[in-house]
Amino acid sequence: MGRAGDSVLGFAILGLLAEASLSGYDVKLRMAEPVGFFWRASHSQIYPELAKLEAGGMVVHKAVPQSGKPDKKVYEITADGLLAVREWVSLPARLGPTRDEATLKAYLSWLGERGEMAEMFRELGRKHEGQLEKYEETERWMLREWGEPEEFGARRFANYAALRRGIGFEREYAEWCRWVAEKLEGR
Amino acid sequence: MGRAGDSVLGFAILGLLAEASLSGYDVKLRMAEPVGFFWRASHSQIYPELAKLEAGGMVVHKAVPQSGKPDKKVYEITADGLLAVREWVSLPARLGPTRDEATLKAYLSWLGERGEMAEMFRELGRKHEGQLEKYEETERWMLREWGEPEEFGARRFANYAALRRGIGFEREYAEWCRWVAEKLEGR
DNA sequence: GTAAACATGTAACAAGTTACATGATTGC
DNA sequence: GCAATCATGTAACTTGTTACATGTTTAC
Repeated sequence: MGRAGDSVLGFAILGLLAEASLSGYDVKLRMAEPVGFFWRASHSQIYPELAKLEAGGMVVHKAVPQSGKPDKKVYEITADGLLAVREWVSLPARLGPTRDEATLKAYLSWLGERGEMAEMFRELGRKHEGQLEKYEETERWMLREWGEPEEFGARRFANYAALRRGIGFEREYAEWCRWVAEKLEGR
Repeated sequence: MGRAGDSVLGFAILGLLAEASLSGYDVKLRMAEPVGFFWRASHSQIYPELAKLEAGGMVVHKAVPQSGKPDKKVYEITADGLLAVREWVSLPARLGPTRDEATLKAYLSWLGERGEMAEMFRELGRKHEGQLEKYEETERWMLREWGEPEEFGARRFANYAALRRGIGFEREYAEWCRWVAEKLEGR
């Protein structure tokens, strides 16, 4: 208990560093865009976590001077760190501690004004649909560039698998929102 | 900012108290079973939250002596509290801060041993399928007891809407798990 | 006798968010 | 001149988890 790289965030970072050495800022960027879709973290969590990982011997860093810009700290995963992620990744995933504000609002929808509630769910549905469209665009790109999913290597498949989850999630969510809105509107 | 009943948990509790006055223990029970499916909270969060809500004038309590058992504190929602939930419920729901360990593991699946990863996703899929079956059983009960969803009153519909979300979520999740496992097994 | 349910709390800790803090460079 | 990007941190606060703490009654 309390070991470095014990937290999910720690493993997420180790996973990124298993592919390439990165500065804290680079980690931040990756945590924003692809990883952030399923595990969000801001730089104020990332920098301390990198320090913790280093204290635990999971990563090491070297300062890289840059012309003009401040020095970069480039983090590299250690053998221990690589072993730790490799073990962690196939361990049973804990089921997310289900917390969904919109479902709670649906459950309490009888307290609100029907029309207002319907509009809220319509709008929420539009947001999820928008995200779905972005994911689907990415999927089309992958299939175009990488070919058949069956032929993907392990790395590309891993990418694609996460995307498929995003697509399924957003599609289901958007549909549910539309259904709730429709019912609330009394059709 | 920092007003009582500001947190989602506070509103969840107010929502429960809008239907009936309850003791902290009763709130705990409801937070475990129906509400816990989409907003989990343990008693160590609930008791202090009730105190905060009371300090903010959202609820009041009276001690109810019981034969043998220790006194109950029965909480009742105030006019202010009711107004606050009613307003909150149709306000835009924040999108959950997407954190899903299993999707992260899928994204990092290239780091693990194929067979082990596949088994992990199989097992996870079984868990979600199990939950799905429970929800579907509940749905059958509702339809049997309450008739057509179109005829539900606002309260019953609210219940049903949350359940529909659970069903959609678990079904999609289970399907995705099976798909990931299958692909990892190399079929 | 013993475990589960009833009943209510606090303490210590971990995780996550928002704001504070600084400073250079690049593109408009 | 001004915003965005690069680059790294800390502080204050909120949320959530796990463990500690206590005591009765009821059903097996």
